[in-house]
Amino acid sequence: MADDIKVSITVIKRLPKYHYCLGELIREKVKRVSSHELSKMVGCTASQIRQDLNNFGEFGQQGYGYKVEQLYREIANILGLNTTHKMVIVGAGNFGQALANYEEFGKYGFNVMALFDVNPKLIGLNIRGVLVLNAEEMSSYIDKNDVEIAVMAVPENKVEEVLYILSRTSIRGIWNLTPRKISSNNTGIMVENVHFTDNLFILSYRLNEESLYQKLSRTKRKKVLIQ
Amino acid sequence: MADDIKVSITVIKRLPKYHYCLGELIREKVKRVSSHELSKMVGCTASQIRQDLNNFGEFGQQGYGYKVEQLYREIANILGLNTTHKMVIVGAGNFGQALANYEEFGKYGFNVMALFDVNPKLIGLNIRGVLVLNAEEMSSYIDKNDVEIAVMAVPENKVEEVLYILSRTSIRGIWNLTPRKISSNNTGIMVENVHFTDNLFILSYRLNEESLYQKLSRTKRKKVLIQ
DNA sequence: TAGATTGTTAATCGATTAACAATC
DNA sequence: TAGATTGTTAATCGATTAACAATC
Repeated sequence: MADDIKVSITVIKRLPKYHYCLGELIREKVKRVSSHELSKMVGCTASQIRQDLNNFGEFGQQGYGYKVEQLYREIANILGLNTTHKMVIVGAGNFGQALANYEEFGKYGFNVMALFDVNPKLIGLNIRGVLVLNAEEMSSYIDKNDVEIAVMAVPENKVEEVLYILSRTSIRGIWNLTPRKISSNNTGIMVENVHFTDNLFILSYRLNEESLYQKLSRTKRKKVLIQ
Repeated sequence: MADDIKVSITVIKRLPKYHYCLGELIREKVKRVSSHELSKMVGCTASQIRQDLNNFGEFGQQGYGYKVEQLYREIANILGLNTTHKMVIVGAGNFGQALANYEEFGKYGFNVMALFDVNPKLIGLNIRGVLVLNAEEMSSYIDKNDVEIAVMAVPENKVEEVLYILSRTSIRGIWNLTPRKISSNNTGIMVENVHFTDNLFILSYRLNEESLYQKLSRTKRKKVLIQ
């Protein structure tokens, strides 16, 4: 049965955008919103929003629209933001520490329990009440505390090693912020690879676009005219 | 003419993945690759790779495949990674500092020139040879040095203010790492909004998926059976 | 009730895959 | 040459948009 209604990843990826915009509306104390209004905020069509939402249920009212707070909660619920997720950060370098300081996590139920590192200088450090623990304790800590998500923030060359350790714990998902891609093949762990620079490359592409097309048109014009 | 060959964003977003995999192949000293082999690495079809690449040119050889290094350079060129991009980081807090330490930027031609902050305790700090300067000097520094890209790493409530300042400088693109979305509407500046947590939400969705579908099927089963 | 807006079906559009002639 | 693999066209598939009856 579950398969019958499996929703496409294209749709899922839009949910955080809806969630964000609804959050903005709440901040602005707006109580109701139509698919049309929301679509202008998000930058898509009203049709698309209605189609997307109807994958999961009927959240609106004809002639009225959607109640902002209710829809916000519904989407949060779909994204699993209604429960707390226990999370650890592996690697307490610059990135790891910056993440431990990141306020948004708590807001959405991601509870940073601890950081782990091998560097003795970092072990014992207290970042906003979150401790840096010895990497050797990681396995046992995770299992003892039923930690669900691990944030990968170690140097590239440690990724394999850490992955191996994590694969034998209760960890269910890895949020990989290192440049090295992790495939979720064998481990059964869900992986989200962020690949930080991808986005910057797209920006670079856009900045470069015009001059690129001028160069391309020289070689490609031929074809364009022929067809 | 440029419009005739404008390539869809769906294609563009795949280019960094190709670029990454080709980078891996170079590391492994592989000299040639077929669309089929590359497709297995990337996780798509060979057809798609050939279609994507042919938007930009004919980079392969029939019966042979693609020269890894050449294709890597071609894609880098499309993404604008062949030139150096002058970049500043706005905000020298945890995030800004972590970014200044991030080695990948230099590798792909993104040259971090300086950080900017209002906090006197941070001004003057030297991070890997990159200085934290007074935010008041930002405008003039950017214009004087022809800085192209600004990384937005300030607290949420400073985004508007910084955006206003940047919009009157030579900055052409903003890489926005704050949770607050920036629309590129009026300024003429290209913006890439990263929205850090989106990815984490997708991971959370996946972890939550099964139990969600079980709940959904109760309400949705009706419809599925009816149709 | 009349006006508005949903949920949902049908039509369109674009993106992906399959297939194959061209050619190295 | 024979085998392999591209570049490219044609077929398929899925996602988006349009339209409208249902209904608040």
